[in-house]
Amino acid sequence: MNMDDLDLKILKLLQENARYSYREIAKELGIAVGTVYNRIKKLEDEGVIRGFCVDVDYEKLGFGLTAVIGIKARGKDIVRIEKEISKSSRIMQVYDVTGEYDIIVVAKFRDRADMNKFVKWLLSLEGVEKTNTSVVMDIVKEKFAIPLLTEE
Amino acid sequence: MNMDDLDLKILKLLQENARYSYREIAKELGIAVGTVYNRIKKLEDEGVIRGFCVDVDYEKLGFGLTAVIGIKARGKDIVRIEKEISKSSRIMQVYDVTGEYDIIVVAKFRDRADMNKFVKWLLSLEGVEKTNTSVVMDIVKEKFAIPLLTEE
DNA sequence: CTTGAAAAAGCGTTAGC
DNA sequence: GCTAACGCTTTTTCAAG
Repeated sequence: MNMDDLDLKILKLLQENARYSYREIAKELGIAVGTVYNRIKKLEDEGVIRGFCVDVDYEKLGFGLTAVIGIKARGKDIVRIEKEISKSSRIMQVYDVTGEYDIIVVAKFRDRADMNKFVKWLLSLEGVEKTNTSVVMDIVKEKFAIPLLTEE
Repeated sequence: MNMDDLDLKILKLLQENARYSYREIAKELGIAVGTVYNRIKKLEDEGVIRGFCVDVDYEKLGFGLTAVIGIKARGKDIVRIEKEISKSSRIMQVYDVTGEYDIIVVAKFRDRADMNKFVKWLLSLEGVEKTNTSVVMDIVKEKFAIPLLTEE
């Protein structure tokens, strides 16, 4: 990947607000509109930019309960279970991990009943041995952002 | 929150691609451009839409290592530790949780050395009693999307 | 209150440098 | 990397539902 400083500056601005116009970005960075256009297009073509998304308030949408669920499963069933779980629209992240658990899931639920139903369903899946649910009391930070390349 | 069906349809489209033009959305839904504009503006003003973000490929940006870290800490130090951790641009999520750990963190690192340095730093913080790192081997799903309101 | 047509201001995209 | 230009898009206004 040959990303330079300009690409990064553009990404940073887009991350701040993906709806900034090319002209606004150009003005901010003191470069031409066409250049911004070409750079963003290149970043999309290369797959560095995968897409543009909305950042919504889940609480206001009625999904105010977040949980992190660790799952221990039978080796040969793990991939199938992961795929199964991923289908649910309440599931934000599914990670295949090493360590105490085999799968870690981050999910958003309407309420405890909604969460409970999901966990019970999880436990009913063939190969799931054990689950451990950590209910989120406070979302201190929740944003996929581009890390600084120069951080200690 | 008085969200109706139209608001949800608009949100769904924006979630698919936040750069859809109002015109495209209007055409897709068979309504006027002005209506789409007004609805999105309302959703932003109400805070349902918090912003628009870029979805980037962290691997291509050089942050191919994801980890989920559980932290056990002394009660009175938890909030301070959470704030401290949140400052790092490598940290995507910081959750204050109930259960086995007090804090759960999702982070992106350059490599194992980068991760190790972070975990060592974590352990050096006043009040941190124990950490448990699950290294992500495969990202099966990783997207904050709007849950279907009608899911079993 | 919400809707949507129309007009003005602003924007994406292209081609050539 | 820049400029210029065309056609399309956003945003405002405003009259009607």
